[in-house]
Amino acid sequence: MEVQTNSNERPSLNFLEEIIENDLKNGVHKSILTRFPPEPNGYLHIGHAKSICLNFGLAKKYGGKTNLRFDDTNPTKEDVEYVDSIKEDIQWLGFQWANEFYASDYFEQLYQWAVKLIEKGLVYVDDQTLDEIRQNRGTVQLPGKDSPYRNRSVEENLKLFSEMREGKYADGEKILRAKIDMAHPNMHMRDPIMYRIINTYHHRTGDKWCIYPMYDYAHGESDSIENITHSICTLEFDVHRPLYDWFIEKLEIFPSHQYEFARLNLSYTVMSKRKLLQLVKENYVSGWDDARMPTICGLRRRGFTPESIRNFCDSIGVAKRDNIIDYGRLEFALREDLNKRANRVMAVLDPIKLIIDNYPENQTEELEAINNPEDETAGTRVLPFSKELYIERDDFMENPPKKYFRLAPNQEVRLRYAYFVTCTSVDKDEEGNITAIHCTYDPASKGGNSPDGRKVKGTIHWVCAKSCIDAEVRLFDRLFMNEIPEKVEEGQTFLDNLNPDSLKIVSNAKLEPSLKDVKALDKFQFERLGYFSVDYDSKEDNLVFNRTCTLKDSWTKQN
RNA sequence: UGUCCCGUGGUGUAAUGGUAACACAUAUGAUUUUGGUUCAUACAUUCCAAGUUCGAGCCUUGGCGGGAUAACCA
Repeated sequence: MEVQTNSNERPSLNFLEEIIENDLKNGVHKSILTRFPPEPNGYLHIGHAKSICLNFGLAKKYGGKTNLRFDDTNPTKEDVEYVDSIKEDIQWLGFQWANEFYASDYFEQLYQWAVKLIEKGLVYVDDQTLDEIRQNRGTVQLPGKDSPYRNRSVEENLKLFSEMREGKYADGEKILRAKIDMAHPNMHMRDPIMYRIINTYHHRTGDKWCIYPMYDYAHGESDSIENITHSICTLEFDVHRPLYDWFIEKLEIFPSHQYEFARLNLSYTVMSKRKLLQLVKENYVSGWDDARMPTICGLRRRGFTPESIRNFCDSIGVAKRDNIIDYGRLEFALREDLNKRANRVMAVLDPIKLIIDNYPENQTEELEAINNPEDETAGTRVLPFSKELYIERDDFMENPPKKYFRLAPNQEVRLRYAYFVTCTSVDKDEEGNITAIHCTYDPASKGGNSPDGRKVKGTIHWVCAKSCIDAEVRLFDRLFMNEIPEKVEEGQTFLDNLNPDSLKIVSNAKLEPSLKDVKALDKFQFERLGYFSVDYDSKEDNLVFNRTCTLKDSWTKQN
């Protein structure tokens, strides 16, 4: 039977790709320019990664470029600390911007344009207090009231605005507003504020300015200055679009266009910068790069690769409907990547001694192990083996259930890459706790196969007691217990949903000796346990591994 | 309650008027020196109603449901 293939089939495009392809086809633009516009007031998180992959990805796909532009219009909240981390994270993700810009680069131009709008009679200086402005804005159902200062003369507005810039007024004393419509059904069109007075040092412009443009006036105009063709942002800016267009139209400048997509929500995690900041400030986590944080630096420390994050972002799609992506989706992307790339090693997290009674007392053997069965070029390594080993405590059961394939009295298993062993007895202390397991081995099964062709159901990992090395291993679980952490009972906050067991520290893990010289961020698969990455805290004499995620486990799941 | 956006398997995304596809998850089975990987199979008539049409997930109207929006934040 022939497989039906239709080479003329239209590739499935997301709505942004469709818009771009149409613009290109119809000659609206010859090439495209996007931008990633973070405010330097926090660290980037996985939600930003979606936006980064989108903006840089779209530009790359259609042969365009992407600018990095810091939206630094509010000096009271922003800091260079954040600028540096943002740049580092974008590059780590694998993207390079065409230009590094700042909204503050455009303050003079923005000011001149504001003057132009005043001259056109479209903008005025308002003396109302913050409260009055709020009052007079009306509500979603009730129209607002015009400011008593709304009809000042152009000359007076010009003079006042100039004085605002010169620093004649205190914070809040005067603001500049666009004169649109105080009864507009869209609240953002009710004479929106363009400039406010903030007498604060700015991390880039210093004390040069004491008036700062608001987002609505700065963002679209910055897009226009840079000739951004497609200004892509999240859904909540949809209601700002009429204003975005209004300024550009009145200013008669390059017509950038704004398009909105649904932000990423990940189950069991919070994404708002405010909440993440709170977790850091109130010490619920150790910092922005705590391995349980959904920040880029947190995911990096946890052991995620840039490739896995990019693949994740590409796989979740882009649309306009609200969504909650299953956290497992991120883990899938990680496993898919690391399965092909991470070398396998053996590590025992909860060690119990296994003594091979019929193995020669002082003998040591070297056994060959495959580094990565998914990648032949990864080669092999040598594992030391001797009479006393450590195995995982839960790889032994005295009274096993029916389908338990691991070690149990009189049950034979394979020690990976080593021998078949059969459990003969256990040692116990006075309380009845098992202190060691005894077994015998079959010398003919060296390497893990018996010449008589006999099969064993289970294969377990181990390390040699004499030559293994110690390590600390940090086991992470989801930070929150609920799929939607902010969904809480009356009187509770998302903090009430914090998972008290999100971090478990194993201090006496035993690793095979090949792991002696690892560096921070090195990644491995600990066979049968999961993917692990070396933490920044790791030192030569005190290794620290982070569990990035477990392997899929169809055994514990059904038990 | 005004305005705007959005409703397709458990979760995401596709189907661009021609009879619901892909991925994740889940379940079962096969293979396996990782209870991993890989492979196979199963799992929705598209929020509701009416209309247009030979034909509607897609177009129209009306409901219903979810979200955004009333910072001198972005």
